Amino acid sequence: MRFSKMLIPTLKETPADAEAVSHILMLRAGYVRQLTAGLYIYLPLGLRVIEKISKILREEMNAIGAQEITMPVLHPSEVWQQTGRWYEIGEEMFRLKDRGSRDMCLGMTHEEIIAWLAAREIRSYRELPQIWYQIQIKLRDEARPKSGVIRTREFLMKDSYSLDADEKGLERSYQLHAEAYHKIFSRCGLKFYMVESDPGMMGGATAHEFMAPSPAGEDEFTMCDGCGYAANIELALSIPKEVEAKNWILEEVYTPEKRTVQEVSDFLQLDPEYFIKSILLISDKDPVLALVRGDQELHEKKLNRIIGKHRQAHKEEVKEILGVEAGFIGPMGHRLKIIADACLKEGVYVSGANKPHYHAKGIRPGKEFTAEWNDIHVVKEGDSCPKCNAPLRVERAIEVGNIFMLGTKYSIPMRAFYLDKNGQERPIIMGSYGIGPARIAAAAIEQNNDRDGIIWPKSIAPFDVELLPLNIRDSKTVEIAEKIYKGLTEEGIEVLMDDRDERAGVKFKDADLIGIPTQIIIGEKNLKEGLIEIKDRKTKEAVKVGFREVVEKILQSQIQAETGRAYLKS
RNA sequence: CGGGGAUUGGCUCAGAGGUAGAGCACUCGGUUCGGGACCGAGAAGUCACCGGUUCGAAUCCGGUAUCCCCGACCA
Repeated sequence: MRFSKMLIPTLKETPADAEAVSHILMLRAGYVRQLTAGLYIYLPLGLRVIEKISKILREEMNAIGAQEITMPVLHPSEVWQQTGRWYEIGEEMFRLKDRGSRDMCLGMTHEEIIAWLAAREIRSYRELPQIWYQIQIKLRDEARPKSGVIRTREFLMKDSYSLDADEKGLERSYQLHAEAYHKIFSRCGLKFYMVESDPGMMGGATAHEFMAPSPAGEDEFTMCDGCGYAANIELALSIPKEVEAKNWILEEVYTPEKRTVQEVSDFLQLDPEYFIKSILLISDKDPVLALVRGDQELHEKKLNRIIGKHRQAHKEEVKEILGVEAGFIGPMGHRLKIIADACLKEGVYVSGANKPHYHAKGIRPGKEFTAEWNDIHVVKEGDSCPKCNAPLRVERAIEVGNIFMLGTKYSIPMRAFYLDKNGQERPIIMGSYGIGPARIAAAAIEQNNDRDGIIWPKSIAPFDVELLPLNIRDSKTVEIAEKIYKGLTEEGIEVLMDDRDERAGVKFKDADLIGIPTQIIIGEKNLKEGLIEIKDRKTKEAVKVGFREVVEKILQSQIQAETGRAYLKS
């Protein structure tokens, strides 16, 4: 392709409302434009990247026997009502009415539609297993679209769904996907981890996410270098560092106006881990007192699984229920249900004395109070691995893919049944698996850039090579450029030729910004000696070669880049 | 949904009661040509919207909308 004929609107300055590196670079390098919050236009370069990624997705999905189909974006409400999600999902679902005032919605995901299809088309165990997938638009009215293309209201998704006769089959399909996903993300040049995740609203018991480490990510996960334990912070378990038990005797200490752990800790000159933080929560049924150690944060989601929906009590409620003002609550002497983090089982602590301006020192859990013990703290860097006790790391990441074992959550309400060998009717066992191509692109940029711009992994770059004839008024330059362009193109190499009548500096800057991995520079000086420069975008290293050897050199490096794949050029 | 910030030419921004500015980009002419050149000339904005205060509002006061950030939420 010729640069002069392509829409590549690069920007010299950083757009005011972009913050994430991938967002800034996608805008500056002319890959995308924002229509409004969470809605993006993909320009020619952007589309090429998405298509490169889609191609890899198709190859790897097809390789595990998945079949591509395509389903509507517009759905009738009935199928969603049948599984109950029409009522469970709130404002995140775009809802509308058709002209006959029939309730419709825009698809956020397609479990319902797959189950609907399966209910009609799958009759016998002989037709199982199946894996169906599509690469198609999803719509979600996100509360807060952010970070450019990372969280949008409309986005492309590769979603696949497995249909199996039994749990064993589901495990096999799940495993196939996990392996395909590893290949996909590796081929896309991402650094990533597969971590345990919360199945959340998808239902089902087992789920994993594929996390590409990046400061622009919205998720945090923890990772053990010792045994490989890796989990989303939403459910990660850990053993907090041990605290030496003091031999305090129970006493009340005067702590005027000191309410937070930090304040009391400073006042008494004791580290926060010697404190018990008491938090009053109001659940649907009863108030509950949650206890975590002073150096920990209460994990809302973990607690959610134990006591269900809840919220923090207001100040007045604390006083009313516990008889003390917030800041001086302690775990002793209450009638209500107490849930404490497991690490509090041992040790001697300080906590509120249930008396204004007093704290109690020398509290021994099990003696001064009893509680239900559970892991309800948020994992911190440096905590120990629950499996092997090695130190845990915590990293921020972009969730680029996820896999869920669903079971029969959708097949039963949708009546997706089959007949087994004995002629008995059984629900199909489902799994669902997603990948966001735009997030792959964003993560690739987040992980591969420098001050000059994007550095694409070869596999998903919009072009293989950018050809830079520096001075297109020089006929020799143009002649050679055209030859190389033709030669490479005939070999199946995708070339972007910067044939604009621009100064060399402008072309260099744009080439670095756009981030095509290899640059071929044709300048008058080198040309006089019959030489052309081949420059690597990442290392900035350049080699000079005779212009007749250029095509061959490029071909060689392309083949090297395909390592591990049976790439044959006929 | 809670909190914070922003909104002035295509882009990045300045201007703080007296009627609109710069740099870049764009158009034309000239000079230049291996890391976002230079000189000259031009075109381009009902200062987000609605209302109020004022002789007079981009500027002060209400309100609304949109965008961004933090948090809650997140198939």
